[in-house]
Amino acid sequence: MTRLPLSNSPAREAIADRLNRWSSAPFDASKCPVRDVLDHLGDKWTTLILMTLAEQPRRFSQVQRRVPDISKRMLTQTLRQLERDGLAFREVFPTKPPSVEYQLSPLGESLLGPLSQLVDWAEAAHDNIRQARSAFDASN
Amino acid sequence: MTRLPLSNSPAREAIADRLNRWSSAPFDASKCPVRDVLDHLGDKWTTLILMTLAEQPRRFSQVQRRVPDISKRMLTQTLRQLERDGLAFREVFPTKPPSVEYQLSPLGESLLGPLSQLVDWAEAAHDNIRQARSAFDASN
DNA sequence: CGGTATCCCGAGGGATACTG
DNA sequence: CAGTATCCCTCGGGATACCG
Repeated sequence: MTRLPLSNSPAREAIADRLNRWSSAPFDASKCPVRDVLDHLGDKWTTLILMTLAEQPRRFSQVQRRVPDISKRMLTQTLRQLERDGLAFREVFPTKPPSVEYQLSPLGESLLGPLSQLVDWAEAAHDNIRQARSAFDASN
Repeated sequence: MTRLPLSNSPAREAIADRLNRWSSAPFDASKCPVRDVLDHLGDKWTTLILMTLAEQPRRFSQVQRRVPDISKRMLTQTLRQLERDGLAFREVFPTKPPSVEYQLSPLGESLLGPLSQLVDWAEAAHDNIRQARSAFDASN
């Protein structure tokens, strides 16, 4: 059977090029940005925390109030990740009791553009995806 | 102390608006596209599989050869997710033995743009992040 | 070839209690 | 206020073997 030629969108080519580039070298996980960088975005709370810090710099408990379901444990852990990756700054004020403020770094802000695009897509595609799931589950 | 005003980039505002919109309703996980849609992108293999299918339609074992580390089990599972979400089509050809081809749906292709942006960012930010990690770990 | 079916382990992450 | 310290349990995902 004959097959329709692929639409050659720029995005498709960009993606394909990148995969080729990665594959040309023997695959080294430590060299793969997707694994090394984007994995954290898949963590349960990272994106939400990034979004709250995108609104404005916030103190620990302010973030927690903005994302009510998170535990202190996971909030600390997620913020530490962001700080370690240089996406957010942590500043301690010597008040009593101490207050700590978190804010996005320039690098963290530079992520907001791409992230916003992806979230836009997620919202736009949400209905389609839910319908597709229903149809798939119905036909088992 | 006084604090610098925030740069009000479009992305920042878009992100902040969206978070506000989500928060206005009592948070319903089933209504949250980030949780419902983007979670799968955080799965270990989803993005890589999407990229291989972005190159061209492929048969099961072709995908596996392109992503050598994946097991048949996880490949099946990931492809099923994509199919269920309507991001990819699965077509069975009645050859002997049977051959099955997967290709991105239009919806799946529409994800390539945003995804490409994010991967661009990941590659561009990779060095910065690695340096930030080293510095953070050094100062313990 | 293109999958399922099991078994199993380690990490992600929740609950709770304690601390400087 | 802003965390640590434990305990515990689910579940993502690897290894292996089998099937139409």
